[in-house]
Amino acid sequence: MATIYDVAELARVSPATVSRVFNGTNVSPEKLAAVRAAAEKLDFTPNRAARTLRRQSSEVIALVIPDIENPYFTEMARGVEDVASEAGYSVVLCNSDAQVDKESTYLRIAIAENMSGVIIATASETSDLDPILATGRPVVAVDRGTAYDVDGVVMSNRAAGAAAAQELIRAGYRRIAYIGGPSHIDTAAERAAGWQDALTAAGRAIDPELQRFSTFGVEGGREVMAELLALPEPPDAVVAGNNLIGVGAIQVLTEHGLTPPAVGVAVIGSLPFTTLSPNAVTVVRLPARHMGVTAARMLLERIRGDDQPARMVVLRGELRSASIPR
Amino acid sequence: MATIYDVAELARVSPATVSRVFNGTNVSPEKLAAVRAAAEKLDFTPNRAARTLRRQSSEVIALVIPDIENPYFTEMARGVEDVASEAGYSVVLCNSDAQVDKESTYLRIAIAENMSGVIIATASETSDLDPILATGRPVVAVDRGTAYDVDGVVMSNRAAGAAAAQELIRAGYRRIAYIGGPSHIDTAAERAAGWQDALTAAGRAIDPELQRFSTFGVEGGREVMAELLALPEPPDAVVAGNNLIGVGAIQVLTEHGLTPPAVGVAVIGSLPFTTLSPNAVTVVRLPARHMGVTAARMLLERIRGDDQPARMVVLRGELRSASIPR
DNA sequence: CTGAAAGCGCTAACAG
DNA sequence: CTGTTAGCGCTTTCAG
Repeated sequence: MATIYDVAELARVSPATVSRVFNGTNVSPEKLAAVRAAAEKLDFTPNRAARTLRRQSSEVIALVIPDIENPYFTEMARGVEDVASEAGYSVVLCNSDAQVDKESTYLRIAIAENMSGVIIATASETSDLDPILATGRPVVAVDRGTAYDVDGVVMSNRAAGAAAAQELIRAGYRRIAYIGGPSHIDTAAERAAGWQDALTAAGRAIDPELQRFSTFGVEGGREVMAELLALPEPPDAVVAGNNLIGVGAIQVLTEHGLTPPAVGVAVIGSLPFTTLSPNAVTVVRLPARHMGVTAARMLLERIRGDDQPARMVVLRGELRSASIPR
Repeated sequence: MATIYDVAELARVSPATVSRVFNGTNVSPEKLAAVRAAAEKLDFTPNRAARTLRRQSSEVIALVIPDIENPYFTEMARGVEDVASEAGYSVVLCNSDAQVDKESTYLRIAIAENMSGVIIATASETSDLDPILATGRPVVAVDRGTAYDVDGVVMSNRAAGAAAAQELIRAGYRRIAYIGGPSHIDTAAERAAGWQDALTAAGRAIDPELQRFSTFGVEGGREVMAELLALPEPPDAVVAGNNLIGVGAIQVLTEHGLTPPAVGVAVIGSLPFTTLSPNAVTVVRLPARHMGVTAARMLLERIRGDDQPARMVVLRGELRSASIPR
């Protein structure tokens, strides 16, 4: 690969001038043209490794998420990548599997690579952001808030839970259950609270039997749905706390011949590739892509030196009601 | 951040010795211990940007795919990332959107960043790998073959198409249709050929009416499935050429009260989050993860200097038959 | 086995 | 506006 020195020689200028051309500083029109021509001729592209070493910052950001295979994070990742690449930044994909130690390893690498910033959906409340923050690099938290004083993009989980439950009430269902993720995860607890809000507002009693916490996965949804159906007085509708729980619950319902809307289902999160007719299930669409886009934009602002106090953006889910009400 | 010099000073050795410790070269036990202790104390991590500049190669690989939101590529990406991170490599995610120019931009960046290799599902037959190959960096092609002399990991599309059709025949279906992606895409044509193979082998005639090409998307699957159902003599089963077509077809069937297995469905590709019971549909599971894993391993071998002639690995799909035969 | 020293390619003072 | 120069932190000969 050609270097800045090769270009300088061909264009009969100093290496510094070539650098200036590629960094937008003022250079006389003639020299600029000469450098451009020389660079073109040599097919010169600035060596980013050298630039990174010198500038102590690379045009790379890290995206740390639990698992790219969760379509929610897939969609978010796509939003991040679009904004980043548009701005000339590359995105390193880091799957933490919700393990704090994996996460820390990635964060160490981000430092060692001089990456210019990090977007992270933390693995847990014990996630350690101290090392990365100590370097002064900007961090934006997505999906979950953190105890750290960093920018964040989250959604209003309580409102989403309420919207889902409200819609089922509106459709005429009487016994509406809730299946959520682990109760110690605050997004799960918030969504459950929203479900309670809606029931209470509608003058319904909260049957504790109908509020269940599980894991944020398909298996969790399956197990709990089966338990609910085995109840002496089973629910006639259910709010699923996330997309995967929703998938599991619907699978079990289908196996029991209770394909929605025979039993009402409202899912918090999209079902990107559901084989159900799109209208059979109420979905509170989470703005995953928008979340990624917003986080990436905030991060880029920080990278460019924005120094205002940490901001928290709260996005709302968007209700897509089933169009086949009961 | 601490540098190699800080560690050297504290351990009372030369910087070169510190470097040797972190690169596995021979160092006397005492010095090794001293360096380890000093590094620990200073929380030293080697600066990768500096290492990259010096070595002309970074511990980063690029993964260039059309779209991370296609679950097939999502799964593949996960396989790549797992192998790479295990080996200490990071993965840069590059969505080409099947556009050759975006792809080229990413490839340029891979060069400029001194990335050590590239895994690519090419955007088209006109993809230009010359620049990256000219640098001597290894490239592994996935999903699609290329005209270049590089390692490749593909799957046997024809066999997958045949397996899908065979299974429907075995289950007793009589009129088996095929809905594929655009006929000019060779993976789509191959799968259709496999469907024909199976029908012919079973002594069935090929009704041209039942072979349809569309787009590789949910909408395409919906449209064509609706057309097929409107036929005077509709099919009683269908092979879907990829996961998204399968989703669309099943949606339409469900809407018509023909939930599988009332009409037989075999899908080439997984339905990661299907809300159907897992047993209602035959799936030829494509080894997307394995493909990613294999490609990453091959790439790492090349990065480590493996110099044998280019290899092509052909993976087979794995049949998961519906367990509720007709 | 170990240290000294020379860069990898670029940027950013600092003069001019 | 432009050139000179000194590194960024690491690896790797080359001596010893």
